[in-house]
Amino acid sequence: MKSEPGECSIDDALAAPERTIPWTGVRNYQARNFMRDAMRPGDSVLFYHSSCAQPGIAGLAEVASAPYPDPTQFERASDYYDAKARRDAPRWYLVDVRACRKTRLIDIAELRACRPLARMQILRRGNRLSITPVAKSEWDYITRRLMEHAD
DNA sequence: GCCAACGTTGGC
DNA sequence: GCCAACGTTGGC
Repeated sequence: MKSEPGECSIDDALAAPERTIPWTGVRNYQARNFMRDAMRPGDSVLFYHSSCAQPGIAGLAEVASAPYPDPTQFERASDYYDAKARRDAPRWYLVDVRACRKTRLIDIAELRACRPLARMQILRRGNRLSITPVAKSEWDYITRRLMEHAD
């Protein structure tokens, strides 16, 4: 899951109550569908810093709630307000995410240099989706790498 | 349903 | 700031 550290970094997430933050603001249907239809409490998450000086994996987290309507879609003052969303027909759903720990930063260049991650969705040319599935083999490789090259 | 125009993302 | 890539919008 991508987050702009200027908005919410892994440190911000760790400092939040219960180390948990609602993943507000997703306004892309594919990304929404992952949260609404595919993610379940307890699922593991790679916390990725994007649109910043050093993009890359910055921490580990987990899904901490079932999906529910993103409250910001109804807030007129919010950047994420959606005039077409209705209380009885929400358009946007989110999950809560609990930060587990900060890791050393595995930057995008390092990720790209890892053969076993060659097919990782986040590394695909032109990828813009803020939420993408991670294969078990990719998760295992990354967490093993974090143990072997300690932070 | 097509598709051009436009807006956004995000690495560099 | 640039620009490729992609999603969305809206006229037809």
